[in-house]
Amino acid sequence: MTHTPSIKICIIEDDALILKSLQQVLNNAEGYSVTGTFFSAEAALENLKEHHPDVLLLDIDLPGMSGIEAIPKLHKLQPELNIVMLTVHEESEIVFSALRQGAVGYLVKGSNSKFLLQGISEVFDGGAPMSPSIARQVIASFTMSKETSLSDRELEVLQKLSNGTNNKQIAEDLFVSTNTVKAHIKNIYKKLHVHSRAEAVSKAIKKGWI
Amino acid sequence: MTHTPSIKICIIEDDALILKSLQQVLNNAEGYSVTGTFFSAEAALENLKEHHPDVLLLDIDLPGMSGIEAIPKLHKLQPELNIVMLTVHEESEIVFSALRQGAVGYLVKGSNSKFLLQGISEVFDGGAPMSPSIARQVIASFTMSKETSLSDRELEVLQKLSNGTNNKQIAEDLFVSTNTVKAHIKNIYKKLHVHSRAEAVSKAIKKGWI
DNA sequence: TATAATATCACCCAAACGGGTACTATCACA
DNA sequence: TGTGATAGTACCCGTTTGGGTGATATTATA
Repeated sequence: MTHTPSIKICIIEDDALILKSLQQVLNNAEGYSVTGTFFSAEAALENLKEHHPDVLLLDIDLPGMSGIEAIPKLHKLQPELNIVMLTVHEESEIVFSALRQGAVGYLVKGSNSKFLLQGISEVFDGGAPMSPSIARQVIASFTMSKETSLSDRELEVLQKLSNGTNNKQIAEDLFVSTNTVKAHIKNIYKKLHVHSRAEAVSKAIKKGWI
Repeated sequence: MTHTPSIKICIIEDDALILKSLQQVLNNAEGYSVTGTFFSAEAALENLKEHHPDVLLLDIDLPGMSGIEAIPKLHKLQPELNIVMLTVHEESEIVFSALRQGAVGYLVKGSNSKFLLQGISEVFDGGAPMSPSIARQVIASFTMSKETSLSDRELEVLQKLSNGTNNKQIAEDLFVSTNTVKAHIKNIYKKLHVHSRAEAVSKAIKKGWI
């Protein structure tokens, strides 16, 4: 019997050899226990809740529903579940979209077992295991681009637009006339090639300007 | 003389003792060389280009312009510069906004020199050094939350709103009357507690719904 | 079975918006 | 010196929007 409660792990992996190997490593290590294994996302979605895992290792390349597609469905089933992707090679675009779907990290299959255990512990402790290059891409995507053709005043107005502020209120906030506000908005529309507040706000947020 | 070119490092740090210590560690290590040091962001902005650093270590708490404010200005000066923040304690909100401004990682002052050198190398090699808890927060912020109280139809309408589509066009796209579209929009407003298209779009995008 | 949520449609009205034109004034840059 | 970008102001006009109230049908869930 273990002294500290083990991290309960489920694994979705269609390759029986890899699954076996993962299972062996995890069950032989102190503090980790595999409570369930599945060969497909479909199977996991049906029975996962019975195994109440802390961490789920999820293969990306699965027959039927892909690992990435499965993420939102698994989260719906068990919202607080920490999903860690398993990949063969570290292809950034795929890993990236997995993270976007809600995975908290990923592990490369075949890396040594120390890495595996460390990664799982990191996830359990609230971390997010990933390689340096993926980490950088994540940071970059979340950074604001700042390359805008808008003037400071226009950005200020745009910010107000995103709060749903109307022209009259913006005018009061900026101590100018509503006509001035309208003029700024018209210029914003010209620069962004849009024709409404909603579209301007959408574009600006997606570009990270506001 | 060194055999491989050293990583050129500049440091902005107002505390002379810490600066000295950093400088010593880096200059004594193989493959790292400090090419410039500054006591303030203002000083760095004037002279940084002469030292063409690969990596810049930037203190967050600086007299005058803060390290975070300095990031965009430094990037304007040298767009490809890798900026790494130096912090005393790891306060997530501050680190977080530094990353948002364009820093690629951070190092905790006083952690052992192995960590420092490793972090700098990681940055130089395209990585992003940060602690597990910050990594998780970054991942989380960039993940779509998907927890929405909106119906599928309402999300569909919201998507159209973000494109700047007007009610008439939305009605045509969805094969319903403009009255129906208006009804959906009213319901969206009620659920999101907003009063305009722009505000609804802003909220939805920031929550990752569209 | 009843109640809530969703989706559909209708009418009204005041307020807000988008687009057009036109006029200053400042500041930087060529 | 003048040309462009930014900021501020003004007026007009037709269209769109937001908010109100009310109604029907379907589906899901308690």
